[in-house]
Amino acid sequence: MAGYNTKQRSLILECLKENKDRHITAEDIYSFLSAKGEGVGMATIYRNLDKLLKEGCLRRYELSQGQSACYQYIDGEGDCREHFHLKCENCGKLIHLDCESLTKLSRHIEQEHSFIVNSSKTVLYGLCSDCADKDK
Amino acid sequence: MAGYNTKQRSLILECLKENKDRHITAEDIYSFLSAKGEGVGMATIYRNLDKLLKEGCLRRYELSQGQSACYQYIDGEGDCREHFHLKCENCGKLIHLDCESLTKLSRHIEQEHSFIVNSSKTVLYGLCSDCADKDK
DNA sequence: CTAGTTGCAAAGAGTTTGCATGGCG
DNA sequence: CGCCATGCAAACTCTTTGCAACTAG
Repeated sequence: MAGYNTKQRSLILECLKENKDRHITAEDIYSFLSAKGEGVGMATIYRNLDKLLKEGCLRRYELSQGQSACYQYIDGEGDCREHFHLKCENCGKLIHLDCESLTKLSRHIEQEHSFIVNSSKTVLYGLCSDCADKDK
Repeated sequence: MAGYNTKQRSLILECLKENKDRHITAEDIYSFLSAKGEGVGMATIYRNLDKLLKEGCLRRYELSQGQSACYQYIDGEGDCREHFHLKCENCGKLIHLDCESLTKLSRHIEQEHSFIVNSSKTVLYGLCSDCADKDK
């Protein structure tokens, strides 16, 4: 449970913090660090992401299968803790939805259906307004 | 666009129909047919599932990454069309949730956030009551 | 010093694809 | 007969693991 403070860990964490408003993949981190001239192995990135996940510093979004999982740094105050995400099936856009109706829904499901919704893993799929407009 | 009526396609479709109340994976279909003594190749199963998906006869649930996708036959009347699914992250149980609060939520998101939720692709993740009880 | 970390390459799981063979219509 | 479908194996993608070398504390 120790946990050393290695250069690689710092680099990865830094990269995550710089992108805390976005969702980035392990690959993104790899490219980002490579571009900086800091070669960090993929395995190391995955291992650190796992560790950070367990420490609760990150949230992980598993989007469609066959696609890389996305990670996002969790800011102290739990920025995105409570909200859900909408993902457009057409353009792939990811929308953060902070709305009390979702909080209400969670509470409802928990109370009436005895199921505790994990909002950080849940993604609502559908069509965003841009794509809906284009379609018609 | 033709589409021949092969033995394999029938077998796969039959298997899906027999399990229309469950969510089954490509692997499940493979085992199921093998058990029947009908050897159908994995590739064929995937190809047929893709085709059926495009034809709109199936719904596909992409659960966690690293895990097989689940498929479910869509009954004419759209049995599961309107409802959402809850998936327990612990035991993997899939719960069908037919509740008007979800329909309301969809409407809310569509009207207030201009996003059309696709309830057939969306899965709410969390902890089912059984697992929540065991944890504590 | 020594347990935790790294990096590489190899292993894995699930799914897709290339290609020759086989079967529907 | 022609085109679509099948099967096998190989390819692919993302992620995990084994192992020897390395490093933080």
